[in-house]
Amino acid sequence: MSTTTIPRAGDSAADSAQGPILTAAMTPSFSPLYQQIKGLILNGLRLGEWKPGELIPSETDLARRFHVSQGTVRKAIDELAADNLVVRRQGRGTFVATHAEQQMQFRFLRLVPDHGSPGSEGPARREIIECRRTRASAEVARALALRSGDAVWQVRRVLSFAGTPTILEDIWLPAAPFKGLTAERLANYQGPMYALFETEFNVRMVRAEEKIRAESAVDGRDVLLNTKHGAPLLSVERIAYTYKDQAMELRRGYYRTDTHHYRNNLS
Amino acid sequence: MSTTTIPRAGDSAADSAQGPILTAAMTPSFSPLYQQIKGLILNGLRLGEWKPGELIPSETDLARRFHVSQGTVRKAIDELAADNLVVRRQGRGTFVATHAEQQMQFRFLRLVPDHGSPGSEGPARREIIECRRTRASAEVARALALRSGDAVWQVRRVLSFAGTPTILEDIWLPAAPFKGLTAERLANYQGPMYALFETEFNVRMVRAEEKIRAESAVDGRDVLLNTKHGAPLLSVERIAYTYKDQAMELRRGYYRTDTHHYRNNLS
DNA sequence: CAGTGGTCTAGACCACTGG
DNA sequence: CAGTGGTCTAGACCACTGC
Repeated sequence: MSTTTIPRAGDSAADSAQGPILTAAMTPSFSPLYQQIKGLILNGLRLGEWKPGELIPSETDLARRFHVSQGTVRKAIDELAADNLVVRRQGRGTFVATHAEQQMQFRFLRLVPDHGSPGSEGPARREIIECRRTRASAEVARALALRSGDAVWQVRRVLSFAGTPTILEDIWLPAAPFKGLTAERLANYQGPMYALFETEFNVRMVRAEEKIRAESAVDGRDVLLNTKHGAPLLSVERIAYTYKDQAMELRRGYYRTDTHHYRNNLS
Repeated sequence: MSTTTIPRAGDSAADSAQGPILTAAMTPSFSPLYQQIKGLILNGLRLGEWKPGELIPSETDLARRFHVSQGTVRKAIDELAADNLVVRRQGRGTFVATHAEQQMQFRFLRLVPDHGSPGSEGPARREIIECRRTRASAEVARALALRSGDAVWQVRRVLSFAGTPTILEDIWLPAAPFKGLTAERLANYQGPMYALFETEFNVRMVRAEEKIRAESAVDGRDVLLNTKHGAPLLSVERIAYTYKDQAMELRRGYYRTDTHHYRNNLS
């Protein structure tokens, strides 16, 4: 590394022997060193250098690699862990977070039974109603940052808890990254859909935005969820994003809330 | 400080001259030093040593007071800041968080307009419908950790955005901490109700749990919210907690979601 | 036992704020 | 300008894991 180092805060002894590997070209705008390290590790995650569930290099390794102190790498990884992108395990190492872990099963599904804890009803039954290739409407295109008419997958499924159909979901996915998706692959997979996305399509959902409304069960949703016509349903519109903050899924969920509720903790 | 110091992780030079002020009697079970410091600062907040909006001592002051390094105090404050109990401002100091700040206005109100950002419709109109002293039902008592029949306040209010009644709330508060509450004081106060609780009753809400359901507008809620009878409403049941993790408020909100939605970010 | 993350300290310097 | 939080380093030792 022979180029000049970028301007940064709190530098003291770092430049004395050999500057950090970071250059102005790589990170055009000013930011603290640990933020840049975070960005570099994030790149590794984005590019699949370390896949979900895998071990990333130790803090000392990364410190050597980037020519910074362990404390700086530590602060970078602290933030990645706070963002749930990575999981620390004392004595073992730092792992790329995955939706396949039991711990993460209910991170994106906030509907819980009124009595009992998440999962206490046993595993949900997942039934694929439909999986077809179609063209993005203006609305779907806007949500997924596509153009109207671009190819998308449309999936419809029903989740049942304790034998009762409780959630109806319509899901739209851009066709390209999910090449080869079929109803069979969806139906045969045990576990969360996002875990399948990770292992089969190398798509890792890291965050999502939900808009929640109260609506009436119409348009056949009453039939699929076995409710009265016009019964109140919780409408949950989700846009899920990958590492690159790229929208990769639009999902419209309809939840029965007569025996379950959507939980949210404010702080 | 003549008593022995508690066992803790990673001690090296701290005990050499004079041990930290922490003793086994003060903190019976093992925990890292910075967690204990966090607990001590938390005590100060609980006991009102520093009130919402006020400046707490600098990191170096606290380090001297507790006989630990600044880095340890720093990590303690980092966690308090992550919990939104405290706000750091570079060059100025660390302040006790308050609901009166503009920044915190929408931390607990998650209903936002479909078009535009939170607050873009101008300030909400707050109308107190009712404020009466009554006795806790079994359900209210359970939520607030009281006994059935204990005295509670019951408040009912309507929030309107852009002239449209949008939120109806029924609120239950334990009578003792809110001695002297009246409809007038509630009505005359400009700003969030939780800000009034801070300044008038020394009650600071720090977190809350919400259970969200879809229901039908009945029991006069259709009238107060100017909707059709039986129209879908978002039901939001909240229990709010103070510093001591003590439940201090039960609130049942009914939100119209035809022009607004409840937003939630998952990560 | 070696290697990992976790804690703690000490000291240096930077960025920002207000008087 | 002094004082605050923010960054970075270096080194020590602890707690935990797996071989």
